[in-house]
Amino acid sequence: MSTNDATTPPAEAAGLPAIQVYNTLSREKEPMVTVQPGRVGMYLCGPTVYKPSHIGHMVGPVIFDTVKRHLSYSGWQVTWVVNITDVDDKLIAESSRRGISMTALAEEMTADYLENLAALGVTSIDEMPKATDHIDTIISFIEGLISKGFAYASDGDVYFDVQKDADYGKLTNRSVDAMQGEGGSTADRKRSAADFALWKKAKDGEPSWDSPWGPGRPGWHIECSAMSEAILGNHFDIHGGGLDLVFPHHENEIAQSESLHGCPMASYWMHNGLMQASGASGKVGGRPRDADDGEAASVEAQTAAKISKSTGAEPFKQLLARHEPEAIRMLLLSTHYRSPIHFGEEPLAESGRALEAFRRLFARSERISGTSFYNLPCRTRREGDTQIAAAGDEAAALRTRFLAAMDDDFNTAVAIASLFDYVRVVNKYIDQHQLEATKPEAELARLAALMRTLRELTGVLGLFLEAPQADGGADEALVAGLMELVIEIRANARKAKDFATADLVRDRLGSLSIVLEDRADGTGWSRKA
RNA sequence: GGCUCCGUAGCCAAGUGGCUAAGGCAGCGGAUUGCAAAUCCGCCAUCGUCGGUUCGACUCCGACCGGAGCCUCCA
Repeated sequence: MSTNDATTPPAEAAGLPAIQVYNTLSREKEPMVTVQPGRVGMYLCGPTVYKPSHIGHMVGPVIFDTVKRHLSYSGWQVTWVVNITDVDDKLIAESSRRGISMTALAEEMTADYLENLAALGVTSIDEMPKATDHIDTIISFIEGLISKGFAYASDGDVYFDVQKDADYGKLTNRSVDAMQGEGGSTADRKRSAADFALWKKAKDGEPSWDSPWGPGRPGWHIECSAMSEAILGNHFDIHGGGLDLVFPHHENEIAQSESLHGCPMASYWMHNGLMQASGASGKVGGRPRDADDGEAASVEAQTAAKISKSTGAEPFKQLLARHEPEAIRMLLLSTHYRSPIHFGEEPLAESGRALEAFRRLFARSERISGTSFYNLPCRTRREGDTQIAAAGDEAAALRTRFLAAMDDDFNTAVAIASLFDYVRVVNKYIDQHQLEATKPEAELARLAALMRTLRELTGVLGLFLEAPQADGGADEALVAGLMELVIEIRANARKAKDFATADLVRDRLGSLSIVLEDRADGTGWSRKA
C-alpha cells in the first residue's frame, strides 16, 4: 500500500529513474532523455494486414507493451503508436486472389491481429493509425520532400533521391553505391538504383488515390514517416521494430523524415530479435541445405531460420488453440529482446511448466488468505521505492533487482529470474510460519503485502493480468462435484489406514491427468499441465 | 562480397576485467509425507577453438570454426 504522504514533491521530473536504452543508431546503451520531460512518444512498425498474423508478428508488440508498462509504471506519460499498413502490393495481390476488396481483406486481418494482441495482454497501444486514413498526410509529406529537392516525380511515380541525403545509410552503416535497390520494372524510372518509391503509379484496376502525380498509392516507408509525424511530432523518443526492418525500412524512414524536418526523427531506435523456428520435427521449413561433403562432426546441424521465412509460420490463432497465451508471453520475455528467440513446441511447453510455479503460489496464498491474487490491490506507480526497500528485507531486495534489470535496457530475462526467486521467498515465508495451519494476523498481513508486491511486478511484465479462463464448459461444476466426492471417499479410506484404496484412487486419477495433493489443510486437485 | 550480431551446464537463458558465473526446465541427494505431490535445503558450467593485451579475461583485441539477420516490401 502506498502510504500516500503529503510530502510528495509537486514536480515529478526529479523523481524519474535512470533508464538505459540500447540504440541501434549508436550501437550502445544510452541514458534515456526524452524530448519532453516526463513524456515518451513511441512508435512501432505494425503489420501489413494481408494474411493472418503469426507468432513473429507478436514479438514486437509484446516487447513494446512491456516497455510501455515499465515506463508508465516508472512515472512517464507514454504515447504508443502502432501503425496498420492496409495498402500494399501484397494486399492487392491477396485481395484479388480471394476476390474481395482490399478494404475487406484489411479489415478481416486487422481484426485477427487485434484479437491476437488482446489474447497476449497487449493492451497498452494508444493509437493504431491506418495508412489509408492518412493519404492526405502522406501526399503533403511527399510534396514537402519534392519542394526541398529530396524527391522527384518520374512518370507517375515519386522517388526519394538518395544522393541528396548526405548521411543516408547511417543507421545501418551502408554506402549508397554498394546498394542494389529495388530493381525490376521501375529501375529505369529512377535516377539511381538505391532510390526508393514514395508514391507508386497505379496500374489498371488497382486501388488508387488521386495525387499531384496522378492516381497511385503510397510507397512502403512513407506512411510511417507521415503518421509518426502527425501523431508524435517531428522528433519523438523511441522508434521500434523487428531487426529485419532496420534496412531498408527504418533507414528510409530516417531519410524521409530527417530530410524534411531537419531534425532527428527518433532519439532511440530499438530493434527486437527475430523469432527462430527451431528444433521440432519438420516444422522448421527451409530446406536442409545439404553440403554434400562426407561427414559432419555434429550429426544434426540444427537449422534455425526466422519464422516469417519458414513454413512453421502457422496462424497465431492455431497456436493459441494449443498453448495458453500466458506461456507464449512468458517465452517471449524470458529471452532478452534483442536476441533471437528459439521457438517451438518444446520451449513453449517448458515455459508453460515454469508458469505453474507462480500459479501454485497464487493458489496457495489464496487458500490461506481467502483473497485471489487477481483481485489484489497493488501499486501501479513505482514512486516511493525507498519506503518499500526496508534494509535487509529479501523481498524488497528482489524488487529492487527486478527494477534495476528493467531500467537496464528492459532486461526482462533478469527481471523474471528475480521473480522466481521472489516466489521462493514467499513460499519459504509460508513454510516457516506455518501459515497453512495457524493464521496469526501479523504474518497474514505480511503475506498479503508480499503478494501485492508480486502482483505489482508481474503487472509490469504484463503477466498474470487476469485469472485464467476455466476451460471446461458446462461440465465444470459436475467435475468439481465428482472430485469432491472422490476425495471425500478417499479421505475416509486414509483415515481407516486403507492406503491401498487411497493410492489406487490417486493413481487412477493420475492416469486421467488429475493430480492429487494431500496437504496439511486437506486434499487438493488440479489438472496436469 | 559488404554490414550487423551470436556461440555460457543435458536443454533454454542472463551476466561480469579480479570477489560464490543469475534464473528456468530436466536430473540427483536431503527435510517433509503413510507413500506421493507440492514446498524448502543442497548438488550439477571455467564460459566455441587458438593466439594476444593485462598483475589478472569467460568478459578487451586478432585469427579461425560454427550459427543468425540485413544488403528489393519479411515483425
